[in-house]
Amino acid sequence: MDKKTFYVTTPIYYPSGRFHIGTAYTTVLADSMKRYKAMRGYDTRFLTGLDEHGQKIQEIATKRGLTPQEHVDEMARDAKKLWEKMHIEYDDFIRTTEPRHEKVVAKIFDKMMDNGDIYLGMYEGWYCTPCESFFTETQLVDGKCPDCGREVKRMQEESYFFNMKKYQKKLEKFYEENPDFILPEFRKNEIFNNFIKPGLEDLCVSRTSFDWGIKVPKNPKHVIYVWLDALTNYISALGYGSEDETLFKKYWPADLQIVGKDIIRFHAIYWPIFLMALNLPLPKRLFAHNFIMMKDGKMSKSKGNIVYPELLIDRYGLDATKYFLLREMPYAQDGEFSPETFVERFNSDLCNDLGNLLNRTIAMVNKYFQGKVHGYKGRINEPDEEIEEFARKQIYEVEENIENMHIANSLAEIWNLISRTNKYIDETAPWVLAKEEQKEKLESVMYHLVENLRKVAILVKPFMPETSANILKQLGIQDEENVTWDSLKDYDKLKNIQVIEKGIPLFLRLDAEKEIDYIKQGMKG
RNA sequence: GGCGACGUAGCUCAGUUGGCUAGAGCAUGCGGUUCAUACCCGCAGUGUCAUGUGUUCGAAUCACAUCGUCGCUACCA
Repeated sequence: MDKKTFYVTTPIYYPSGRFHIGTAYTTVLADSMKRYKAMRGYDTRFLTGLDEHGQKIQEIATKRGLTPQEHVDEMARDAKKLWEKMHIEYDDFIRTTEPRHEKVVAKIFDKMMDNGDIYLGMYEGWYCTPCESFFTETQLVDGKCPDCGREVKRMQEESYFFNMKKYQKKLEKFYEENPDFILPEFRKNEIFNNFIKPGLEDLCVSRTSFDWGIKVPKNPKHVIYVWLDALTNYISALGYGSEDETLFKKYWPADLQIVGKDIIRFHAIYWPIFLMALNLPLPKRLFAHNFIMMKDGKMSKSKGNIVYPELLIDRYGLDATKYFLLREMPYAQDGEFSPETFVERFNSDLCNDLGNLLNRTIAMVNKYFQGKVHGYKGRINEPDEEIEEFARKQIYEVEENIENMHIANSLAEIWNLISRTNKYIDETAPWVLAKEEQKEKLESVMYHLVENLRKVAILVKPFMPETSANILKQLGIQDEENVTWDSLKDYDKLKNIQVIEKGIPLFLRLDAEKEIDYIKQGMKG
């Protein structure tokens, strides 16, 4: 029997500059979801990539004295290098300048023309001659060009348009039938009230003012414009419209499309409509995450407050960085990065709670039982039953939260289990049991500690795979049947455990003042 | 202007269908413990749950209004 499939995508990022922790967050989130679903038995596919066309790329390349292709080639190398550094397990990396993509976009454009979805018309807008760009009424600043502040002229340009109005009803119906297509829920209202309800406007899908893009097949002075080009990546990467559609047939529709809140509109309106026009099924879920903000607002070059992932990864490790990003981004609100909270989370969550729990457990197993735990002894100690039930409940909570994209909460629930386990040590006071030579009870305590840590390691694995492996290795749990997600439901299956002789700290406590200063310096540079 | 969200302990936030004396983490104070990365555990706190009115036996949770903060309001991605 075929496994159920899970297809997750990130946006294709616009390679205009180095990726900061915001882009890293999106990618880490998608990567975590892929890993989670893989552990749950799904046949997964994870797509990311770059959106390499457009006027801005052309400008940036020119400024750098490169051809656009040279520029994006370099950016693609950097992006892949970063994802490699972050152990991002994407299955495919699509670039919109690849022939496999360009061919499909051209084909789709033709098809839409033939079906009457695309027509030739006039695009009207405010044009700034020195900047060579069009602006809408609302983009103007005091009626002047928002970029250079000079006068703008009313101008017309021959353009192809996509007939959105044609699909108005169908889109409305889709949202009525799928009210939870977009998460968080309120984003749907935002889109619905602002755009759909007042009536859709046709979308301009070509430009003649620059040429760094895919040419309109039958009219090559036009370049196919951004969104029709960019959005198509999600299916062109699966081979849609190519001679081999195996992947497309297997994985489409996407199960989860992750986007930043800034590009919801395009994914919530145009993308579904394009798919309708192609007679293809719509994705099952669109998740719009928020932004990582700094104390003084959004990250920007002019503010000099950009945090690049390398700064954190190189000094504090990949898992710690990922943990922070996932833990600090609330479900429906912006998250905030500050050196202070980063160090705080590192020290208190990772070192004190998790790291120390592993360390003290290993130390006790060594001290009392020469590093051995033979097997489950039952619920001998008074808190045993409660802690077993607690673990069971937390597993359920974690699953629920992940399914609903409440990732920060799911981590919080894992940490509740960690805290409860630390408390268990105080309740059972193993050092007293040792003194009183209550071997059975003592062994049961050790078993419960090792078992809970095993569960923690599995729960944490989608988000922090290295840490997970590290915990399991130190505990001496290597057999495959005890590291699967399914094995979380077991409590009594461990046998003949031999932990490492001397625990190796998972995370080394940071000197707060020093590290806060270090990160601050890094942000400036 | 229109639409939408948020405003809960010093700080960051949980509080799915209204119901036990309103929670967690961090920070603060005190106590306990020693297996452990001066860690962990317990206790104590302070809160007019933005403000006002209403619905209800009962509201942080629903309705209306007010104040404050923020987001979206169509072709830069």
